[in-house]
Amino acid sequence: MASYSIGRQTRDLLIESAGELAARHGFSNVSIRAIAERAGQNIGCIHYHFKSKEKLFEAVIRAASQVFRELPYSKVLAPFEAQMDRPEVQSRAIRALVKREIALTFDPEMPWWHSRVLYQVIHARDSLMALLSDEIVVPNLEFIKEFFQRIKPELDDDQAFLYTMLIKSPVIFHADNAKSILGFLKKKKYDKKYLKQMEDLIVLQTQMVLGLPTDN
Amino acid sequence: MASYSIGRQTRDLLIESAGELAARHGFSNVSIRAIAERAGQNIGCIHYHFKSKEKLFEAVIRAASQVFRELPYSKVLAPFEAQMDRPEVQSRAIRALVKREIALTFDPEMPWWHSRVLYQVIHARDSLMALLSDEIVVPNLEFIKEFFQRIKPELDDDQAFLYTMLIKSPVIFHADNAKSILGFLKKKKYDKKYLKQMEDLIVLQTQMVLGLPTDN
DNA sequence: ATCAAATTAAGTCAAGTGTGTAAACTATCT
DNA sequence: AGATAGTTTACACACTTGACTTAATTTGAT
Repeated sequence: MASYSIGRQTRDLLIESAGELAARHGFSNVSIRAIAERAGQNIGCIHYHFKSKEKLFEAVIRAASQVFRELPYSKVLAPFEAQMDRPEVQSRAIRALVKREIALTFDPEMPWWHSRVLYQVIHARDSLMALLSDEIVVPNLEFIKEFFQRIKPELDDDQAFLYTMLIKSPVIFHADNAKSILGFLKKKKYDKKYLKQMEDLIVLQTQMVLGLPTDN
Repeated sequence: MASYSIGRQTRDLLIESAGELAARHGFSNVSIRAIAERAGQNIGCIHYHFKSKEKLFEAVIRAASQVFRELPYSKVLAPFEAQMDRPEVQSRAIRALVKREIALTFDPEMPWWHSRVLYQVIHARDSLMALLSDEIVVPNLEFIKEFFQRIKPELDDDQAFLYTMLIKSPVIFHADNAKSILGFLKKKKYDKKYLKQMEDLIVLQTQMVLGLPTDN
């Protein structure tokens, strides 16, 4: 029972074009004209598939946030939960967190615009943010906050959040300003070695400041 | 030699209005009409003072980057240079760097839009970026890279840059996503205590990972 | 052949764009 | 007070852009 598969294809094509353009220029700077042109599709086509520009952007965000939906922090730490009271396990858990952060953000298999689009939404904090906030951002941040507080019970909420940001922000910053940074580093892309250095440094810092054994 | 002072006042007013709007909505989303309206000035007034929209934005960026121009890393570290070979001095130098970063970014005396505008320029990397890059960004990054390499000579350029980013990115991230973060933390603004915690944590991490004595 | 799904071209209408200019107004100096 | 240079106003110009609609056409499975 074959069905119309072309429709799905152009739909995905439109989402991808919209995502790339939004990542580069920001949602509010992208017109459906430009999206259609980039996709080699017609303007009306967009309205056929998505009804409105807003709905198209919602689809873009859903696509970009899928991996984060599939791999929340809770899932990353699940294998360690049983022995989480042991410092060595806590150390390895931290490395797993950092690995996940870097992998999801810089995975070359992933369309490059995914992370950029998400950070833009977080940054702008407009109506589209609600899509992410309740489902992804808040639960993840709550979970990781409690993780740090289990390791170091004297941490208040602010401090636990700071620990999280010390892990996340270098990664986000590298993704968000890739062009400028790569230009300064005279690189074409973040190579494996560089990403590994980033991971090691973030992990090492976090482990040390928490008084955990360093695992590398 | 008294001179016309009103002109200067409205000029500054226009820069401020343009800066606030650009910080909120992005340069490309701000029209001179909106700027004039916000300033309670006339549209033509902008062209009298700045000739063009582009030139106005250049003035905005110059205003926003002035403090960074006035206080480059080299100046912050100057007091320590004489004894920079001593680890305790290196430790204190790092704290000075972090203090400077946080102070310039979150100083309540400063117009709130300064940092936001600058990060937007860096992010977008358009023609306006050249204004900052050559004069501020590159020299500062070069300088601090060498600072880290003096402390730990085995660091290659990439690693030294990573150390810098581990200091800068949490601060930048907090500034750039202030609305979302404050919303999550249920705060109105980053209070002194929170900023101090941020400082201590960044300093401590950096000192530890460099094998320096912790100063607090 | 049929019919719905998918796509296209052309166009609507409203809102907004940056820029230029001529006239009016103000502060300063002689 | 008058001249001059600096400053502000109001408005017109020519043009682009926006999201969205409509009606016609092509495509693909049955």
